[in-house]
Amino acid sequence: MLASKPLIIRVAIPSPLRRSFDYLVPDSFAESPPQRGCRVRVPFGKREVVGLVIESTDSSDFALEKLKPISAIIDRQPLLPESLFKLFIWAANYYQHPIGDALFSTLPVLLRSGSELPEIQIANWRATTLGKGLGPDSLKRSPRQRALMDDLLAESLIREDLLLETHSRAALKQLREKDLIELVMQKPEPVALNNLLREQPLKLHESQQKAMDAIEYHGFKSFLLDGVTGSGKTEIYLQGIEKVLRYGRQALILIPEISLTPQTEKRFRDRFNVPLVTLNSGLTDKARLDAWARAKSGEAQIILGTRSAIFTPLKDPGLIILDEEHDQSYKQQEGFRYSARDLAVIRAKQENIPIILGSATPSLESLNNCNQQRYQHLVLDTRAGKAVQPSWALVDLKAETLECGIGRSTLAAIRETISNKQQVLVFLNRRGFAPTLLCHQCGWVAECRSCDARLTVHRGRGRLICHHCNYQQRTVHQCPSCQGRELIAAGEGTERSEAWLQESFPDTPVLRVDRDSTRNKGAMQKVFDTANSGEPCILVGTQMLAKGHHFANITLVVVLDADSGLFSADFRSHERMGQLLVQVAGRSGRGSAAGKVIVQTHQPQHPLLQLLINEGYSQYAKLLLDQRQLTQLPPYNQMAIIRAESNNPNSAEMFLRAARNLAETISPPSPDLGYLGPLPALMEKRAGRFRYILQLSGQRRGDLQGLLSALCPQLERLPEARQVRWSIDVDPQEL
DNA sequence: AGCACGCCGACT
DNA sequence: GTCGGCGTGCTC
Repeated sequence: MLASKPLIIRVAIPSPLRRSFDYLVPDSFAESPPQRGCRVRVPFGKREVVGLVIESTDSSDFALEKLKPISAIIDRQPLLPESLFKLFIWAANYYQHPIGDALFSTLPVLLRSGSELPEIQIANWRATTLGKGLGPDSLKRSPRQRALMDDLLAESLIREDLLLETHSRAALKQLREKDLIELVMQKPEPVALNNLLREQPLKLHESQQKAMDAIEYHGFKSFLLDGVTGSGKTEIYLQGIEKVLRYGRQALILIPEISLTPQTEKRFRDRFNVPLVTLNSGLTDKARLDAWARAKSGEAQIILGTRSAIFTPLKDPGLIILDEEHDQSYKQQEGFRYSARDLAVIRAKQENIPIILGSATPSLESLNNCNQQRYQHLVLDTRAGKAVQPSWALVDLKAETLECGIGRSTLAAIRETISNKQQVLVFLNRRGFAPTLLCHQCGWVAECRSCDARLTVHRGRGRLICHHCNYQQRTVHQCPSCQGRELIAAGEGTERSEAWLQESFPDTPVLRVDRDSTRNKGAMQKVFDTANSGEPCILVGTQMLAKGHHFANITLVVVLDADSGLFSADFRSHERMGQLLVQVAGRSGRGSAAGKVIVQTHQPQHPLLQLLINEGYSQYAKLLLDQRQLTQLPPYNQMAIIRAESNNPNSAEMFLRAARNLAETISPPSPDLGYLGPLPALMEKRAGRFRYILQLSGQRRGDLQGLLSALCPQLERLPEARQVRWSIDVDPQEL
């Protein structure tokens, strides 16, 4: 007999190390060795950790005698389907992130710590023999129990979740204690095809129908569903989902982080009679594990979630939908810096299924993909129902008398709208009372000690707060520099606008919506209730208001300050400004009345503003794309940024200098591959750390990828790396 | 990231 | 004398 070769597995370990670790599979496990995608328990340094098997092999680059044996096998079946496993490996390579951390940071915590994957069973209730013999006059003193009992006597078996829609858990418990009913656990069964819908689909208008007809459901294809607010994108999503449900497949729907999931979830639950799970940050560990397992088992047929839901395992995927595809929250901004939008397309390709990206204001990347024939562009050009597109008006702030940032003519327009019994939305992307506190005598301004930023005045709380590091102090009434007592809160925030508007309209409710006002639970709901009552009111708020909420009676939208978006060092700022203005404008005129949008600016002649309001977003985006091509910026080139920060003012910059030297020895600068930096970040000092960036751009994706793959391991070993925290950001959203 | 080792300062 | 500060090194 030949000595058999050792059985070795490569394991991904949750750690920031950019490599996998090899382990021996001892003879005791040799009969059923762990497969790729299964979790194992392994000794790692001085501790024991949970790892995921990447592959089996019979050799190792590591000295064989130093290999340790695994201590236990957790999963007998792979935790991750092969297609999803491949997506992780692709993403870890593409985003230059350690595979172990990529896998484990996106997994439900309970699976990370080694919990068993729960088996999916459906809870049902039925009457016991004792219960069936129950006389009609019994339970007279307990009408709730009687009603529940009657339902159960009418059917042989009823699903618990359906029962709980009309009955209480208490009634169930009480009947069970009397041995009148019993619990029956069953394996999930697919919902009958003739029972998929709870409500009839809406009739599609012509351009919806055209889009609907264009979508193909067999095989991979990307569609960009481009339609203004109210053009009926959701109905297309719903009918697309219906199609794949009829093939017995699952639908994965991604939505941005800020938009309230409950509303979206309700739309889907109202339409479909199939099991649906939601994955968002608000879930408990147990609930998240449960939702994950139900998606994996195929029991859940609709999976709704935010960014990280792109990593949900699916048994039989049929369609991916990603709503508001331009939204920035799809890009993770720390750690594993993936783009759920881009990964969704990769995943659809690997699963060989269609993907629908939807937006009223598509990203330049997606529009470019349409131009390159990579996506099919589906345009919805009519608003559903009677509503018409809002009209725009620019207000020249140079010519206006301003009070608290609101011009006279703007105020008059608000007054008119209110007297017409309609609602107003005032948008200002700055929370707090005023962005600056300054001394009238000596010019001192209140600055954050840890950031290159000014402290924001929060008058309600009597505090000065840094919006970048959350440093807080009590507000001051005397200048610390000259002891003067004339301190001025300069500039406008939502808190001040709210106060001023309330003063100007004492009989009208003024409701503020920003991170401060909605901190306590239920505050947001209160605002919605008031707004949805249709009574005249004024909503004042930040971005939070711009995202997808439905207010039927808003006919005037006011943008207090469009100028901040016009001048910024970030190459995406114009794209974002256009998207934000159009999204805010979309809140108006949703009912039958036409909406109006007033944009206050010091630059009413600015060609970009003019283009946006006169020609619309698609022409605006076209121009921005042309500019990106001329300046060779994404999507016309590939970009990656190495970020570094340190407590010491020089370390980060020195590290990036060393990084650039290394990079240039691997790939010398050329027309195809350029370097910029190290440069200080847009806010050099933040939370007490000094931040720098090194920008790498390449004509071809492959060149840049090759460089990063060669560079990364060397960066880890750089002595300068000791004193800094650094990371690589591929396809950065922010500079 | 953890976790240990190791070598210098102010304490019961 | 030692408790503990965080620099340095290692993890199959």
